[in-house]
Amino acid sequence: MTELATTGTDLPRLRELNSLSIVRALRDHPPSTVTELSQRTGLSRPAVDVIAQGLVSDGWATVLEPGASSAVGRPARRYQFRAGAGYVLGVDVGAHKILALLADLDGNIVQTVRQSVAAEAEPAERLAVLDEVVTACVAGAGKTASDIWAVTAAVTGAVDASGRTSFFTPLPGWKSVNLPAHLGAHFSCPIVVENDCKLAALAERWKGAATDADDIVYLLGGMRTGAGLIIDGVLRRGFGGAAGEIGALKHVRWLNAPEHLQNCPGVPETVSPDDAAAWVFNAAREGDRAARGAVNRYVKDLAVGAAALVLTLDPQVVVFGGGFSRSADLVLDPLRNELQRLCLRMPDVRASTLGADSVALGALKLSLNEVDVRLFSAGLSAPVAPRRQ
Amino acid sequence: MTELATTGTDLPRLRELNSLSIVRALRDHPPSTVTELSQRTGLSRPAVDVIAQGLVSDGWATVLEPGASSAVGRPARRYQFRAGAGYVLGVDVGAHKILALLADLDGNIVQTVRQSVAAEAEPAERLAVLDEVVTACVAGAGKTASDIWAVTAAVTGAVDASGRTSFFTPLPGWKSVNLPAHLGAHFSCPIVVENDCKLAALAERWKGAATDADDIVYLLGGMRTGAGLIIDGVLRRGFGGAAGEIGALKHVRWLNAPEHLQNCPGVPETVSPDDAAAWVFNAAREGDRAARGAVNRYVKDLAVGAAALVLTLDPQVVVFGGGFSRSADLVLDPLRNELQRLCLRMPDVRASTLGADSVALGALKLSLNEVDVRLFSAGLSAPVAPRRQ
DNA sequence: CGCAATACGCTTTGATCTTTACAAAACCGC
DNA sequence: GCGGTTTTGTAAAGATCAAAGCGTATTGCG
Repeated sequence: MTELATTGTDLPRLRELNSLSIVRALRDHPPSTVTELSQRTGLSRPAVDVIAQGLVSDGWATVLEPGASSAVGRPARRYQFRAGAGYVLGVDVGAHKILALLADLDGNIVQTVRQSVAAEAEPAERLAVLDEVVTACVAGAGKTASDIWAVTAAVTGAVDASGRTSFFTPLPGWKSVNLPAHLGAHFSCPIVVENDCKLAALAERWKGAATDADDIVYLLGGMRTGAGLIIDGVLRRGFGGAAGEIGALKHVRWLNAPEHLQNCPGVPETVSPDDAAAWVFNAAREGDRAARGAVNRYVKDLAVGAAALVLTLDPQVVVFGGGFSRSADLVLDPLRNELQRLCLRMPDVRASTLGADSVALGALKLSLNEVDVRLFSAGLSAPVAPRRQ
Repeated sequence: MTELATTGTDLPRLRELNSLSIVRALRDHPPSTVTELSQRTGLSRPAVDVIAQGLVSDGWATVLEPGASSAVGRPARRYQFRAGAGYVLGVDVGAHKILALLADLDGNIVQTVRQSVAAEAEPAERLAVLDEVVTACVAGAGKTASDIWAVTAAVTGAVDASGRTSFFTPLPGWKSVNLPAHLGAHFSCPIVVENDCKLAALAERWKGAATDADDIVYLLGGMRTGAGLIIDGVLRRGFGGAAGEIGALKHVRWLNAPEHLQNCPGVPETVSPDDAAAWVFNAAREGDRAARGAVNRYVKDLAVGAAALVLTLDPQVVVFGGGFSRSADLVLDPLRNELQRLCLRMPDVRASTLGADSVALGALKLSLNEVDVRLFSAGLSAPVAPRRQ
């Protein structure tokens, strides 16, 4: 049974509930008149009026005095959610780069800071770059740490409940890093660390290829292969944070799938190992037989794991993302064919519409979700950054 | 974002919310005094008093006048949820038998009717037996169809949104059966049809081996192999109702796994094919080498699919159920060893504690859930059977 | 300039919960 | 048996909140 509000509701709580419903009605909408809000919430106009004024005086909303009106009648005051009341951070701690995004409570991105880092960099160096990027991002927007309401960091590898990657991570020495503690020294707000594939999945549902779906399997296709799962509209982590790690099963040949591309015969010596896959995709697009074969072998291995995910979860959509999604034109059709052969019910197979920023975008979205959860469970007293615990 | 109450709350709705929280506080508890309810809900004693009296006059609760009291002070009136206000049905439409359970709103089973049916029976015959069993179950408890608030039927095979098993089912001719329509002729309440593995999983979480877990992979081990998934405490069906059908993947050798047992050398001619597996388990328990080998090969095949599910979902618990769960003593340890070898994070592996009735029990639970959803979303006006749509 | 339409803001009314107070019913010690 | 204690039941008063109604302000149009 779902643990719904088993607690009783008194009058102040009623006011709070109605204030929250006004906030909800205010968000994701253009500035609204009291009458519009009244219709949207079902509350009476006077009730909306006093609540809206309370929201303004508490700092949750701003009021736009009427300017030139288009309709007849007295022009209405318009209320607007004050998205600038707080800000959230999303950071992608990648192997080659660190990317931080700062957004207001509406999710509008106001600052982007990116810095590259060596793949083989030690944790101390990577953390130093992370600090630089984060402080530059916050300061660059003219904000301070106290303006930040939630921080989410994306890392590779399964993230456990304590925010560490104890099982596995390709970043050198990263297993011993306590990222929540490190970031906690800079921020007093809630800090979340999550797996990069999962966050990319979240991003695709937010503003990517699967905004219409509640059941999504996201495939990260790149030099690493991974997956993120959204079930019934919620990102699923599993009991220990290791959901989606189907690649660990040897029968599913995800670990070595990219090698078909990297070791494809015919790649010139001048092409670096990191760029080999891109070269092979290009060659395949131009009809090179060896390259086409390599792509097909890659897709065939990818499809076994994808089929296992699809058969387990029966999703509406499979999104193909990651570095190889730039070559989705070559991957999607053979992937569809393989899935058709292997699965019971065929899902929609789509290419990611977000670029390499999808992970940081997903981190941003998780921060926004964190704020939402706090807001709509703890209630709104005054708009200040929530503190941990 | 979760679609929470975007709608405003007026005073009557407030009373309804508080009535619901009293109902919640009343259920899953022994008869309670007003003071206890007041503490449990946070509402004041007078408020609880008037609400409780309202619930009694509406038929949702009954009042127990004070008898002999043990404590000091004036003995309190006790209120009790009226579980007999409505009843729900859970029916297992199996290959060999049809089993119907009738329970009150607290889940207390008040009637059980079972009847065997030939595995090769045509749909018409199976439906006739189903009707007999269901009417006998309802009439046997002295109830009528209008007392039934929800009906859930369990069938084998993936169930789509319309309640049919269009993909696949081992029951002969069953694909063309429209079970919701058939049952809808007898009942006006909501009717749900669901896959048997999924319902068995629900039962294990309700009163079985995994009452403590929210993330469960249930394995049905028998002449057929199947799975049911509970994620974050909710039974997951997938977008098309085909979640958990990992057995369809050829790399996962679930389809033929039981054959290791059935075709084990050394089974006497006198043992019927249906009983071969039981014979092999017994022989293995007594040290027969061939039998032990067959069991090990069975577990090895079972474990590949189980590992795919575990790696995908990272559950807290794996429950081994189905006909073979009587021999769980032979299966669990080798299954653990294989999973340990194949998985990242090892889940708890447990044997089902429910017998062959688990599917019907799960169907009952889904009916109760259906009632709960209606109750706590539509609200409580008067206790009468909900109508479809 | 007057009229109509719309929005604003105030007042009244009704519903609900909480607090406070007091009577009723059991038990305990003397 | 009787008063004291404790807990329950109930009634009255106070507070909070939303709904309904109505007068006022502002704008556009003829």
